[in-house]
Amino acid sequence: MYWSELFIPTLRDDPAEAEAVSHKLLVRAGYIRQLAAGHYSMLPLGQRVRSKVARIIEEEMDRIGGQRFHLPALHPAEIWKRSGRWDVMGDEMFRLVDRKGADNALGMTHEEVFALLATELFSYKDLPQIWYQIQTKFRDEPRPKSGLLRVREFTMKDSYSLDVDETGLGEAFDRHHGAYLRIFSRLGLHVVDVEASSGAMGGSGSIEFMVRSGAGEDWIVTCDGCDYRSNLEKATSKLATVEDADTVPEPSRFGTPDLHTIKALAEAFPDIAAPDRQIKTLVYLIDDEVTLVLLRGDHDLLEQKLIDATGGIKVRPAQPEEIVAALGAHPGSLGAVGVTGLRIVADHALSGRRGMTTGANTDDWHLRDVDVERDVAVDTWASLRTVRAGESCPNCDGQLDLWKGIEVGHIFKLGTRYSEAMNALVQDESGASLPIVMGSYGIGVERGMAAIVEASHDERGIVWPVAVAPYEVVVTVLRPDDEAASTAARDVYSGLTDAGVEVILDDRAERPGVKFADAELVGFPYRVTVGPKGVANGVAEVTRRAGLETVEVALSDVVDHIVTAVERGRGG
RNA sequence: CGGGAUGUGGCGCAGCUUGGUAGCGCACCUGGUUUGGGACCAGGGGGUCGCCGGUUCAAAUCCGGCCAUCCCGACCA
Repeated sequence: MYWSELFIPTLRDDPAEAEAVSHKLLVRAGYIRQLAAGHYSMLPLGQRVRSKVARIIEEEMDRIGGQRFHLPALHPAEIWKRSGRWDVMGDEMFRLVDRKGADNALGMTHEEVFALLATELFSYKDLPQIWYQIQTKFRDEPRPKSGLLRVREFTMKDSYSLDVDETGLGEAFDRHHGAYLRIFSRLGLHVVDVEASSGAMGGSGSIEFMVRSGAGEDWIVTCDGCDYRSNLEKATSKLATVEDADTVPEPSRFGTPDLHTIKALAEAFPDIAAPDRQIKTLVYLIDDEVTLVLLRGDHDLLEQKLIDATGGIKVRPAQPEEIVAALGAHPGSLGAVGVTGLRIVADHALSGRRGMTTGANTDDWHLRDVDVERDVAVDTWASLRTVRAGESCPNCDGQLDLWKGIEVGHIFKLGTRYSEAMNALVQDESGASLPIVMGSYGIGVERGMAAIVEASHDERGIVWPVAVAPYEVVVTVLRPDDEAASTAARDVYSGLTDAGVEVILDDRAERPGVKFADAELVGFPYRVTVGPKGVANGVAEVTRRAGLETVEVALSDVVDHIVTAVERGRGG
């Protein structure tokens, strides 16, 4: 292709609205344009990268036996009602009413539709199956941001494994795990696979694939001593033990006027109310049920852990009035001692603790000498607290590190929730009907693109890996009006084209500086520079985008030189 | 949804305090000179000043409402 004929609208300035590097560069280099918050048009260069990413995903899915489908994006409400997710998904699902007055939704994921198709599987002999598609998803994100990193409309490769039992699911899960590692490696992404929360998907286990980046929105915990790694939402750590007295008397009240925070109480009563000696009592409404959430005074709740521990769908902190109605006191004087009739969820760090201090459920009064197991009717023990950097690894003596990552993929063991809802059953050897055991696996295509840019750029622009670059090579003619240079450049161009290299000829009537700057901004992996002086000497220059080192190559060898380099790069 | 900010040719911005003629840089068009790191000269085209309403002889500018976008917190590929 000739650059002079293409639509590559590069900009000299960063768009004012962009913050994330990938957002700035993809807009500036002419890959994308925003239509609305969270909706981006893919320009020709963007579309080329997008389809290359999708192609790599497709190849690796096919390699593990995946069969590609294409499902509707618009779904009748009925299937979502059957799975129960019509209500669960809340405002995140785009909903619309058609001319008949029927409710519809734009698909945010496709478990329901695939499970429905799986009702045409009848025998265990039909399993296993891996089904997938690469398709547009719609999610009414409360806050789209950072260009392609978080949007409301995006392309997802979503696959679904169908197995007769948990063992089969485990195998399909592992195969996807391997395929995902290969995909991200081919995309040039260094991913870390971490334990993760399953969130609204449900199921028994999930792994996320994270790319380390300051633009990421997830916190990842890794150990410096072993291979422990986890999303913060799932992470645990070993805590230093706190020495408590062997026995403590019955709890007793003491006045604490105007002491409404952990810190204030600790300062006023340092010997009995150090933060790690207090019980923090939070009040939550979990599916409209008032629930007390107990943590050690110096710990912070991680809400997703509470959701995972309770299976709640609608989870929110209680309003002050609701708290007073439930406990008879205001925040700052709350506690769980003697409370009956309310669900109590407590963090493991409180287990076995004695001599604790907590609110007395009377304003301005606290209780001391609390023995958690003796005095509090805990219904559920769970890991609820937020792990902090520097704490000890749960599996070894190492220290935990905390960093931000971009979630580029997520795989879930779903189980039978959707197959049961859709009545997707198969008969086993004995003739008994069993629900198909499902897994679900997702990769965000455009987010993957953005993650590559986040991870691979310099001050001049994008540095694409060969495997996903919109074109592999740009041939830059320094003087298109010089016949010798122009002819030599066209020869290189057609030689590369004939050799199957994706090449673009920068034949624009621009000065060299403009062409170099654009080539580097756009990020072609290789540049062949052809100018009158070089041509007179029978040479061109080859510049690798990563590192920008330049070598002089005889014109007669340029095609071979590039073909070798590009072929090495294509494998990822 | 809570908090903060912004909306002026395609992009980046000034003008608004103190109402009256909409301006600069880049990009674009024409001609010329230039040509190995975002050239120069001359001429030129393009703007409902986010939208609606109000105040006023007169509104980009003042007032009210709405909308949109971005950033920070609660959600996710």
